[in-house]
Amino acid sequence: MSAPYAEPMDHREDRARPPSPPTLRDVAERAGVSKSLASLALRGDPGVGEARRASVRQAAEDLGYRPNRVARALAETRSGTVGVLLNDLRNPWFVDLLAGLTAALDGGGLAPVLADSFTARRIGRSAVDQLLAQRVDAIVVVGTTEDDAPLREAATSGCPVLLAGTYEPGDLDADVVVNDDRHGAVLATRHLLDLGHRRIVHLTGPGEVGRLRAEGFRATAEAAGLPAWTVAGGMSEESGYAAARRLLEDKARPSAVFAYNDLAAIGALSAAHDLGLEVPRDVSVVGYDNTHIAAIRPVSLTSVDNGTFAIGVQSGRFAIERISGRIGGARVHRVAASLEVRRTTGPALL
Amino acid sequence: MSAPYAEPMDHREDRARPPSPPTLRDVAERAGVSKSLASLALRGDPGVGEARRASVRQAAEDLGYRPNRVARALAETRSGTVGVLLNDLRNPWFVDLLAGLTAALDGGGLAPVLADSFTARRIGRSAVDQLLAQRVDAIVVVGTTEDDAPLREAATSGCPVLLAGTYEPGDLDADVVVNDDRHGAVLATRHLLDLGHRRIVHLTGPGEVGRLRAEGFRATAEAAGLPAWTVAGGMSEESGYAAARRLLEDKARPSAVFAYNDLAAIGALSAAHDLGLEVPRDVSVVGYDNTHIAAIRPVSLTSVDNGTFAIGVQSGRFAIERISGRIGGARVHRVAASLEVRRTTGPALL
DNA sequence: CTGTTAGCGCGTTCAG
DNA sequence: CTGAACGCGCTAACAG
Repeated sequence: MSAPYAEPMDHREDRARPPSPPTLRDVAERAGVSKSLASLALRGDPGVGEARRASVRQAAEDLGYRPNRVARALAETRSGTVGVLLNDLRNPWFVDLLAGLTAALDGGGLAPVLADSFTARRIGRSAVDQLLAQRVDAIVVVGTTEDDAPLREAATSGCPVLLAGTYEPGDLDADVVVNDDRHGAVLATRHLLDLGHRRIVHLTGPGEVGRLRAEGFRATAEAAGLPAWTVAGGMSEESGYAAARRLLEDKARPSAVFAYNDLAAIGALSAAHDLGLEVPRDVSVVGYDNTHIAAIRPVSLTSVDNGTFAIGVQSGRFAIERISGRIGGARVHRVAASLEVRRTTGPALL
Repeated sequence: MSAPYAEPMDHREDRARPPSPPTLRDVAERAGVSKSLASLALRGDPGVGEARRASVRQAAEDLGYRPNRVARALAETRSGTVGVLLNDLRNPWFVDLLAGLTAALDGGGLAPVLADSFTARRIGRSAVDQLLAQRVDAIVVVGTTEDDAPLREAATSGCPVLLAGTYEPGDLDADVVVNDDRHGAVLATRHLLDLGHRRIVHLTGPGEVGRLRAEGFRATAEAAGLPAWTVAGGMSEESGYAAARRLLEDKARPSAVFAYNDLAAIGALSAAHDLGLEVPRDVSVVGYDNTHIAAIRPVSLTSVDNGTFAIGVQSGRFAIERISGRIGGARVHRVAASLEVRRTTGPALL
């Protein structure tokens, strides 16, 4: 057994292929200090001499040391992660919001962990359970979710819960960050009224958010002497398509459709197209969320901008506060809504 | 030094609000058994009596016990997670692939952990580093990435790397799962030729995948006696827009554009629209990936279907094999490509 | 400033 | 079948 070379190094590296990653102890030994000092030095503790620090840093560098986050999480009993509960990654609104959320979390040394309940549902255990098992330090619920019970459980078990773009579940003192849904709907409805539309239908969506948007629509329509015509339209492209199709097939079809969100609005566009109706000549369509899909030129959907990025950022800030301090709970932060007019809305033909 | 021993009861539960989640020991105590038995019982070890098992299960239920995954990961020196490296969540292809991947991973008791290098880049540390620090058991690279060096490091440090929809980096014995890019491009090009197009341009994209698609295009075009007209078009909507805009502004503009992917194709659609060109009358456009955005009716993009879901599934399977067994490495699995014809392609006017 | 000692919560021996 | 003991890699509380 002639060793290829008599390497006088520690026996971690002379092993065959699977070299277990270097640990803090390896670094400490190589630098000739104790583990705790190595830890302090690497984490920038002010009470460590420059010389020591440099040699520890060097040793870490040489060994290609990476602090093991799972060990750290166990020791700190906090993982430095926050769970983000989405319910469908295909909804671009979630993705847009995530950008703002991640940016804010990063400022607090936190990293997002994604979980879409759509995926988790197949698996049996709820997405919330998965997150809790991972010991996330907080959970941000993005948009409407069905995962009610587990969430309630999480909140009472001490895990801070933040609501972004939704009010549900309402009975767990969570901070909520939303846009002014009622006013957003007012803007959309006024826009259609200004274009001369008199037969406007609103495709309603779920939750308090859906209720507020419907309320804004109803108030504005009725103030203009119109009936508050609403039909359930869901929050997906498919459901929006189905609802719009039924409406547009009818003799007495609406001249304008204001949908709960962009996805449903796109479904409505599809329905119009399939029925040979031209947008906006035969029917105008307005969405909500102003996602990047709405901005795609072949779509060019007029949509209410709800400050998606800002909502993400504020949710992240709230999360940081709840995790570090003990501030917060049941706050409501409302972001302004505005209307982005594109090419799916036009004057009513009468 | 008055010892805090004075507490007569288990000082876990009599504390105020923030009750630390129950541990395995709590469960064991409540069920009147040892920790090890509790562990075995909960994990379904066959050598545990039914009565015992039931009482342990019951105790766990009562306490709302959730096994702490970070503790488990630390003890097992494997986390049960695989890192998924995306580079832009806004690209719907990634999201579609993720569905297949998650499904497959779930079969092996693994869960995906998402990391988009787009987000990570701002943060400084590369996304790969983040994943490695989390001790993911494998990394699946989805699509082209710039994170070359860290990936190479990861691979040589013993973390299995899988490539889904890309060949890069090529020198780390990773399994790769792709579609037949060359043939996909042939299908797209033939389709345009069959429609009578003679001035076809291909917007090329990055990497070996981009090269293969370009090669398929070139071969097919030249076989038809056409020049192999190619222009760099990138992989984003913006870059596709810019490239297409320059081309379409020109007097001698192409009658058909075959883009590297759907996003770039959508950019091309936008450019055409902005220039007052009608699709497909004035110019035909073909994408690649057949994402759900392509299927949106107002878009209705003709696109090459590359079996996104299947690629995800196969990547997941490979990952499981690499993690559990020691099989694998440098395998190539190729999925068939097909063409989905929609409404952005039509006959050439001549 | 440093080093030593305990755990964090769980899996896994290994004796009883 | 049981229960005690150890270790995963790290942080935190103490002593020196």
